[in-house]
Amino acid sequence: MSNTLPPLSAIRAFEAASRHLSFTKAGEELGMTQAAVSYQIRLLEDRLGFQLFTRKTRRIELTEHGAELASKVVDSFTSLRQAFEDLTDKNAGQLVVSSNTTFAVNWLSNRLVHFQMQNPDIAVRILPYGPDAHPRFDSSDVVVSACKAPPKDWIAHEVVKATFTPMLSPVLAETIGGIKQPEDLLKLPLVDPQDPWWDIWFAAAGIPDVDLSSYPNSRMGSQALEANRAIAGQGVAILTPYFCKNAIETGQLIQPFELTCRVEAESWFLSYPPINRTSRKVRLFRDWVAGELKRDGMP
Amino acid sequence: MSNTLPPLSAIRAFEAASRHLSFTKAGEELGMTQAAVSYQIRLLEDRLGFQLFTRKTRRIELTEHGAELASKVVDSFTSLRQAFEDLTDKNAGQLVVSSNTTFAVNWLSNRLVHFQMQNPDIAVRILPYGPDAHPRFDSSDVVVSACKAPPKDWIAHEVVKATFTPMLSPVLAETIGGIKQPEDLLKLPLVDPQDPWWDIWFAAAGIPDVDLSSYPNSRMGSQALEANRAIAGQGVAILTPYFCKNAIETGQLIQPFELTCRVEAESWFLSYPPINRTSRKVRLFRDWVAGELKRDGMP
DNA sequence: TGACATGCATAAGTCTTCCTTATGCATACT
DNA sequence: AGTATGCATAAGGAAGACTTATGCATGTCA
Repeated sequence: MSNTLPPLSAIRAFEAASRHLSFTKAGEELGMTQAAVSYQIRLLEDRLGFQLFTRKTRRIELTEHGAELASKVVDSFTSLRQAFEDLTDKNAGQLVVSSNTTFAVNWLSNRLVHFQMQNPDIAVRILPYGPDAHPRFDSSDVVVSACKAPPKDWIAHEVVKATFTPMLSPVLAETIGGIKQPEDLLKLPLVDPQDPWWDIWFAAAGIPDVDLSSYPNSRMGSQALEANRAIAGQGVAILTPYFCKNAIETGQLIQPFELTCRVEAESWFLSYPPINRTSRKVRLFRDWVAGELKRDGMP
Repeated sequence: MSNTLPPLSAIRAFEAASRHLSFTKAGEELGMTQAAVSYQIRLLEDRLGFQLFTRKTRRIELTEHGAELASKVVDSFTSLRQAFEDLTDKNAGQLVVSSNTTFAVNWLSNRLVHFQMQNPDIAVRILPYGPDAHPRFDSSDVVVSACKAPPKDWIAHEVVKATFTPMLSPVLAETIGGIKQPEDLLKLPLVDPQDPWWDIWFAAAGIPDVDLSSYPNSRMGSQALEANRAIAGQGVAILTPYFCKNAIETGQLIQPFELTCRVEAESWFLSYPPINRTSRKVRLFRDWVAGELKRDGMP
C-alpha cells in the first residue's frame, strides 16, 4: 500500500463537499470560504488525475469515481470523529484519581458520595496504589500522593500535612493500666515497628535510639490497615491524627499524647499536570476537596 | 457529534507514531523530522487535554487513552488509504472511452483487440453514445466525438475528417441499371433522408434545393446502422468513406462518385482534459489510435 | 567507567501551504 | 431585464508546520 495519502486538508474538504454537494456549504461547515474549498478540491483532482465533481451551473455533482471515493472517505471520517468524540466524552465524564491507599481509604472513600451527588455527570474512578507502588501519573487526571514534592511542573495543592502520633485502642491501653508516658507504649506490641515514623516520634518524645528491631515485623504499609489493627487492639500504630478523627470521636482509638511529628515538607498533595488546569472535572474535584478540608478546619 | 476534529496533521502524526511507537520512525515514514512529530503530538495532547504517550527514556508508550484512540485512528487511516489506493488502482488500470456510436462501431470495435493485446494491463471500457446523447465528458478518460470543436481547453486530436458521400449496395444500384449521375440516386430510397448531409452533398453535386421531404423518414442517426441498411440494399446512405473501407473492399458497398463533402471544421476528435495529458493509459491509447490512423494512410 | 550513540524535548527561525479577499462568469429566478 | 446564487481564479497574506540546532537522559560498548 503506497502510504502517500493526498493532502489531508484536501481530503477533508472533499469529504465535506461530497456530503453537502456544495462547496459553499462545505466551506461553512469547515469554517472557511467557498474559494478555499474549491481550491482544495482542485488540488485533490489534480493530484488524483481525474475529476471528482462535475461542475454544473450553480451546482456540483459527484462523478462516478467521486461518488465511490466519497462514500469511503465519509465513512473513514465518521469513524475518526467518533473515535475522538468517544474519547473526549469518556474523558470529560470520567475523573480518574490515582491516590495512595491511605488517603483513598481514610479520606476519599467515605466522602466521595457527596462529590458524586453534587456532580452526577462525573464518574469518579479511584486507582489506589499501595506503599510500594507508584501513582499512575499518566493514566490519571489527578494524583493524590504522599511525598515531599509532586512531579516537577505539576500543579500541587497540599492537602494534609503528614503528621503522626501513636494511636491505640482504649481497651489495649487499659491492659497496662493506661498510657501515662511514651515509654509505656513500648510495653505493647507495635503495628509495623519498621515504620520510620516511630524513630522520629520517640526521639521527639525524649526517647532517642529506641531499638525496635526485636518487634515482629508486620509491615502493613498503609494507615488504613494499621488503623484497623490498632482498633482491633492488636497493637499501637503511628498514624496521622486527621485521618483518625472519626475513630477517636467514636472511642475506637485514643491518642495518648498531644505530641505529633512530621518529616519536613512531607505531605499529601493533590496534584495534576498543567494541562488539566482548565479541565472542568479536575477543577470541580480540586475545589470540592478544598471545601471538605475547610469544613474540617484544615488550613 | 461535534464536528471539530483536531488538526489533521496532528492526527496523522499520532497515527504513525502509535504504529511505530517511535517519533523518529514516524517522522521517517511521514518524511519529516522527529522534532516535527514531537511538536504535532504535543499539539494533539494539549488539544485533547491529556497525554497520549508516556515518555520513557529513549522510548515512548501509549497511555490507556492513547491506546484506545490509536486503534481507532489507525483503522480509520487504513480505510482511508485503502479507498485512495482502490481508486487509483482502478483508475490506472481502466480506460474509459466515451465514443459516439459511429466511431465505436466502425472503427474502435474491430481494432480494439490489438490495443488490448498490446496493453493487457489496461481494461478498456467503451461508453458509446447515440446521436441524441452527449459524450460522458466527466466519467471518461478520453472522448471521441464528432463535432466542430471539443470542449474548451481540452486537448484534442483530429482523428477523421467528417467527409461524406453516398454509398449503396451494388445490388441496389443494379436495380436501376447502375448509378451514372447524382440524379440517379433520387430514384432510390434514401436511408435517413433527413440527414443534413444530403442537402450539402447534392448541392455540391450540382443539384441544389433537392426536396427530400417526401421520402420516408427513418432517422437512423448512426452511420453504423445506416451502413447496415445500405449493405442490405434497403437504400442509399450518406457515409464517411473512411469508415466504409472494409465494406467497399469486400464489395458490399459501392461509392458511385468521387465527390465527398464535409462541413467546415467538422471532424471526429479524440480529446481529453489537460489533467490526463500525463496519464499513462491515455497516452498509450492516444498513440495507438494515431498509429492505426497512420497505417490507414490518414494524415 | 568514561565515551558514544540513541531518542525525545524545546526554542528560534523559515518557509510552505492554506486561506481570504476580490473579482469574473454563467445561469436560474422573479 | 435585473438580481441572486454558486463556482472559478488570481493575488496576497497569515497561520502553522517543519527544520535546524541544541540539550538532556540513558543505555551501550570498549
